[in-house]
Amino acid sequence: MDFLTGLNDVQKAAVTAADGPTLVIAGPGSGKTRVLTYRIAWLLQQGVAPDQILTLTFTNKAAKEMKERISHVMGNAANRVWAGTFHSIFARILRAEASKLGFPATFTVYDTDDSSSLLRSIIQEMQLDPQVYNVGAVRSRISLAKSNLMTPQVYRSNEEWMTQDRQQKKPFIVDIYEKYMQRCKLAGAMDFDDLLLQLFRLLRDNPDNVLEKYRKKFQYIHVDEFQDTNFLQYAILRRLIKYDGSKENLFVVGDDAQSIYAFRGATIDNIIDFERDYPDLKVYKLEQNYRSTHHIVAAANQVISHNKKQLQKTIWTDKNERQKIKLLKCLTDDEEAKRVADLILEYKNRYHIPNQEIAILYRTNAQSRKFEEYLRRQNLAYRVFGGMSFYQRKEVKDLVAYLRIAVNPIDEEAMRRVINYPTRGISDSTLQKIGKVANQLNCSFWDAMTQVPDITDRAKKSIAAFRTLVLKWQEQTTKANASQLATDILRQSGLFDTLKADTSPEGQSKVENVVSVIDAIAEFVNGEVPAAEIAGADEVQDKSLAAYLQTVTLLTDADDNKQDTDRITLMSVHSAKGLEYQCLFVTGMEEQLFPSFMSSEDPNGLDEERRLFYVAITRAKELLTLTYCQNRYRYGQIRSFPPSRFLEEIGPEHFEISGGFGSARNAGREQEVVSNGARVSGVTPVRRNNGPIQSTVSAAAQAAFSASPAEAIVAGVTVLHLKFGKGTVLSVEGPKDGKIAAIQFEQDDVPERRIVLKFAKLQVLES
DNA sequence: TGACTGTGGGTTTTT
DNA sequence: CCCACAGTCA
Repeated sequence: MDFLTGLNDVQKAAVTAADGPTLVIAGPGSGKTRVLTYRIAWLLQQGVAPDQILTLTFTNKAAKEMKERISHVMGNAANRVWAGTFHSIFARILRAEASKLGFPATFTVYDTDDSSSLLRSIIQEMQLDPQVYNVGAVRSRISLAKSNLMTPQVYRSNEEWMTQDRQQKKPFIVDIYEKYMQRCKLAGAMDFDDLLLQLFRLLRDNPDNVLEKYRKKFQYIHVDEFQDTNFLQYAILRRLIKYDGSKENLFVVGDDAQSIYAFRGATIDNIIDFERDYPDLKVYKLEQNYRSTHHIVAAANQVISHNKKQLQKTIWTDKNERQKIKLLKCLTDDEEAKRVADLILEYKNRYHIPNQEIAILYRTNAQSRKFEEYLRRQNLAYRVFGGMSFYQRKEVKDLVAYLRIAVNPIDEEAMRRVINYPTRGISDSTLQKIGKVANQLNCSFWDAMTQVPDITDRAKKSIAAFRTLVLKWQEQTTKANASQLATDILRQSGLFDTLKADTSPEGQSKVENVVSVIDAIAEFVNGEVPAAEIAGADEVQDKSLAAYLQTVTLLTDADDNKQDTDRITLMSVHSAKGLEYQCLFVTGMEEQLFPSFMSSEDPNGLDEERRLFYVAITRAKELLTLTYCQNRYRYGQIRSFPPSRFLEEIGPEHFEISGGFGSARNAGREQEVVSNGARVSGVTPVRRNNGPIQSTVSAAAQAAFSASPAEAIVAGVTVLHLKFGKGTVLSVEGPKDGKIAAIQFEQDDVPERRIVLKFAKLQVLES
């Protein structure tokens, strides 16, 4: 096979491996995608039918890239290979089999907002305290349960989970979960996790021998980024390949060191279980890194060696040394952004690097702002990934909600969203009543709409009129062309007029946005294979509005790659996985940020952060710059944290320190007590001459700090000040608006400090 | 019923 | 700092 010539021995062996379960452990930059695509190309060349090949990825982008690369080698046959994300492929199967599960084929896919909003309603209806039952927390708990294949029944009988809930003082989570499942069912809706869970149910309950059908269909299954699969995903895979007479063709590629989705249920136990479940598993290790220069690879190895739990492998490179890793120490986040922008300019001048080879990574999306500001100032073109995507904009969601109820009128969340927008005289209290009736009759919101007693005639009429409109649209879904129907809906709903009435620039861009949704639908219908629809198949492509809607929900803005322009990339470290850049900045390398404060207590969490950092630095091909700040705006306040511990895990021989005063290692040493995060309430002596704002309070204590109101500061109480530490209030005097407190701080050489309460932030510790 | 204001509370990563 | 929500006013 001539296309095999460019591969090294291990890659070649993996690509041409015989039938049977196969695991490829692939370090960063080791040609993982290459192996996967060539494997598929090789199978095709061996005469395997393309539609018997299934390839599952985590992102649409990865799937798309895979398809392109296969077709590069194999031409058109690639189009008939099933390649897509777990979610999109499964949605496709579920669409075909929905009736077997008691769902309409036009089922809605609830996105995170829909889930949250439904949960909010449920929590309210159950009269639970929304403070205690925080929607986000409840949602992720339920999601985690689903990822671990725990139905509400299983959850209820699981002592460990129930005990955890009781300890968290949230004993009713399981009841919310149960209710939530019922409501999704009544609304003909599945959330992201349901796309996996319902598929599992389908394969387990096996109505009409559907399991056999898919076992036959998918003779060769491949999984990319296997370390990111959760228990449920592995359970599905196992069900598909483990049976008598199966060739067990599960070919997975992954890297335990790059597992960064444990928080949403991914578990590298799947790799271990894979080896255990299939004793004749063939394992290949790709250890040569073709991407990065020596310093980067060596630094990455040093970092990851701090994690205990990992599969043994040695990543190496034969690339020349070239640049060391640059370390920028900055005073503020403002300066950080400025210096990054300046450095980009300098690099561009010196090395002529195109923008698309440059990326700025950060731990949290909120950090992007400052960089945007300074890139704009330097006239550098950039693109921010993550954050609000096109399909999350209000006007777009509104139109999509209309389309959703046309296709699937029982979709409760979509209905609630638009039933009174534009206003139709259907009030909030009316909606509440409908919800109540739906609950009592255990029917859908849609059905309940006609059965509400004691509402005004006006409301009744409005509801009836709206239902008629929706039914008319629904009728058209099977007759009219999807984009024509969408246009009609946009107009007849009144949405278009409402948007046009707003003549402000923002208002006009809203109009443009809804119009471009219509365009996207037209494109979808007219067969230009959109980035969204990667899953090719032997059967005719489903061009229905329902198919479009289900696809659209699974898109993120990383997917609409308008890569026609040459722009600098700004994104979170998570979304950078799988990508590579000649010139890379990893920013905000500070304790409590990277590693995140959420993970600082839990060693597993810390290991995951470390893997995340590993992923971050291994994205760089040549020029890697790490930055950190002494002071950073967070929660609207200036906070200061020591440099990230991860910086100290890289040997100084790989660094070139730039700017600031002293190395990160020194900075770290100075605050040793603080930087290992062990001391929670520790207060260390004031140290001067080290930056404008010097905190004596440990990072953890700072994170826990919350200022008390001025009234609470009275003589005798013990207070905490971020700069001076713990102290006792001696007296308070002055006018109401200018109260001055005399405070004796423990770690202080002056007898008392006079603090103007209006400006100072003090937390009362005890009174 | 809708728009506006203030307040209070939360801030990780994504299909 | 920013958002979402609650409560108030027109």
